[in-house]
Amino acid sequence: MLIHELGIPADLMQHYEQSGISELYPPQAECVKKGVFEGKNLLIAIPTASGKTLVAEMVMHHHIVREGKCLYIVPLRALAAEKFEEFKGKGVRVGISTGDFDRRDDALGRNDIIVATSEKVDSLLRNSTRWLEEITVLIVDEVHLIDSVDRGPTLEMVIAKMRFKNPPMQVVALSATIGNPQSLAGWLDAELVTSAWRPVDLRPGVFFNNKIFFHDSSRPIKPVSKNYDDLNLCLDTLAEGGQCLVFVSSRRNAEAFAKRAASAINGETPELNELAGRLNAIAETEMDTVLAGCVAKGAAFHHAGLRREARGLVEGGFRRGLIKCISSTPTLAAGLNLPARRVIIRDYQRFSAGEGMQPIPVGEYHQMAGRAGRPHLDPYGEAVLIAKDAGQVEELFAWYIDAPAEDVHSRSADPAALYTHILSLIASGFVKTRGELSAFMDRTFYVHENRRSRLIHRAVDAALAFLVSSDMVLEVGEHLGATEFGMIVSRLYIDPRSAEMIVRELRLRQEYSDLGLVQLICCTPDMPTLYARNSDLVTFSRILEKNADDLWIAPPGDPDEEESFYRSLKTALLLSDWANELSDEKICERYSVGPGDIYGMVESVNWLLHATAELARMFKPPFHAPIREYVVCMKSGIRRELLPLVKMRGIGRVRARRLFNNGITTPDMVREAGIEQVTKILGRGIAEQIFEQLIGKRSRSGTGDGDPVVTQSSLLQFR
DNA sequence: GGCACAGCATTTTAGACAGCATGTC
DNA sequence: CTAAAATGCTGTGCC
Repeated sequence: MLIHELGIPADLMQHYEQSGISELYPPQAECVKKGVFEGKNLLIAIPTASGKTLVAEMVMHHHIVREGKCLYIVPLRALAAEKFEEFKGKGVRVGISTGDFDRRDDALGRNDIIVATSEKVDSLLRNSTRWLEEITVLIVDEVHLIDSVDRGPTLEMVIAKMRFKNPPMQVVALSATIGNPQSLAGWLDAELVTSAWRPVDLRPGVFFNNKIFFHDSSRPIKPVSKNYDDLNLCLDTLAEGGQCLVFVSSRRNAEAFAKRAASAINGETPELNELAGRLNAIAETEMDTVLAGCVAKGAAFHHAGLRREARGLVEGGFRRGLIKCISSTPTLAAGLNLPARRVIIRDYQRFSAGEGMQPIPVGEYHQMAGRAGRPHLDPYGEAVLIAKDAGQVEELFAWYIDAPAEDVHSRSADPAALYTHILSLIASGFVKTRGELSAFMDRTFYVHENRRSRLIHRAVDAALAFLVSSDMVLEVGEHLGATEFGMIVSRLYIDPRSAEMIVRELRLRQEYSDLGLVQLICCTPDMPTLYARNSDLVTFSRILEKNADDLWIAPPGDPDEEESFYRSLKTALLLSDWANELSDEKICERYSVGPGDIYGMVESVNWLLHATAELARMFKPPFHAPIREYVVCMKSGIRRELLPLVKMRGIGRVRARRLFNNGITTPDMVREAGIEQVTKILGRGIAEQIFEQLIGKRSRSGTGDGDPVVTQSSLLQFR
């Protein structure tokens, strides 16, 4: 089908044609036939990279022309950024809204398309964001994630809430191939489009004994290295002029493979050296240096221990074709669009707590395999599993390549997921009685799937009982309402169980303590925690004794709870070290983490610290001010004495410390010291930047500048 | 005494969403 | 309370 026949406005048509799109792929044509342009709901369950996004984009344009507004929900921030870049610059206004990244927040609703993560949309719903009612089409990317234990229920509730709020809204759900698409389509009242079609030929195979076995052929691989099949597979692709993506089960494996590949490739070029130089420039730990070393030779590893910039440089280097091979943990499987000629799924088993090594799900295999073959660039893509013995070849074919796609099920009956969603339904006014709550729950995918809904209603009752007993919800007869506490908790977007723990502990405490506070937050179900090793135990017992007075949570009597106690303690200690200005390098060494992990922990704890400060305002006013201060300390990784200095733009933990150690402890003292002296401490460029700022501030405060900026949060609506 | 190494015991193990108000080295 | 792979530890044999 030619896109001319779709009735798309001429200027958009031009954009499509400029990008070489004049004809629809078969599954895309099918979407048109099923009525996407007639406002029909649609579930498109087709393989990765077979043109789902284009359908979504065209539908959105169709709505925009008719003065509609589009909300595009993605599961990852990185994906939100990617889609934002993809959609913008085509004559439509595009906005992005995620937790870490908010462009034009105040004007977000003025955009034609808003790209957001599911949690962010949930948060916007909780804050009664007005423009959500103007949404005429909801696109849900990767809907199959509704099956995820931790985040699936949120997605499910967001879809249910949006449709409840906005019945005429069109819903277009994009999914990987799944086993039971009819079921999901039924819930969404959607037409179903399924297909196995792919724009680039994908050849799935299994490697054994120096040969890749495909369905009806095989391909010999030259055994360059005696010991390493994975390396041979990789080098074979490179010899052909392709790039290679290797999925492994652990960070250590990823690093080990990159080292091996780097010394085998050894393909230094000026461009690679330049890239390695940039990596070295931001290197803080040994891991960073190792990465730069690998990149110089044309290989790289990729996992969540890397900082954002490092990840970006690696991804960019691969896209530009400089880096020939990346070995990665699942970070790259779900995230960015980073295709390669050959994908090697080396480890098909991964550790799972409580279950040992578990084979990865079929869906995840397809996600990784789907990275194979760059459209318009590679003649084909290969996805290769590695067998350990002859018998495994067939097994792997059966388990993965020929396996039927998995079914997708609702996780909403999980009691742990319901606390927050029940509170949110009540606090943001979706339901006002028990009957309405029950009726709303009947609209979930869970009840659609499971006609006997006793389980979920029992979990709802349990959650409700908790919310009532912890004073977040009031139940008067049939009527349900949120207390002020409940409203705050819902809007802060924290788990009611976390809020309850925090408030209970704050009330109990006589004296404030930074360490105690962080420890408390780390014990909360919202906070991710580090893995506690046996070898840490010695350190722990020492620290427990030394800091007994500052800690707020005592070790548990129950040995079953010991592990989570130590995990929380270890996490709290890392964060405390960070706020005590211990260097990144030392922290990484002491806790065996990467710089990226520090960033992640700090980000999480900051969110919860902020929430704690708000709760303290209500329940423990004397703690409010010190907690607010500590938020800033934690954000910058500084002790309190540097607080005045980091208020200046361009001054973080390192520069502030340098100024302080030179006797300059406030912005005023910076001014007094003069640009000459500051240049000696921080260098010319930074010194100039600071003084410009200091002078600018003085004159501006004189003119009485300071229009109040209208932000989303000032438009909050209370019931 | 010191070293190499086999064989056994122990240790370790992926990822990433949310608030708020603006800028790290 | 799972299991594979890496790492650590002990003891033996040898110079």
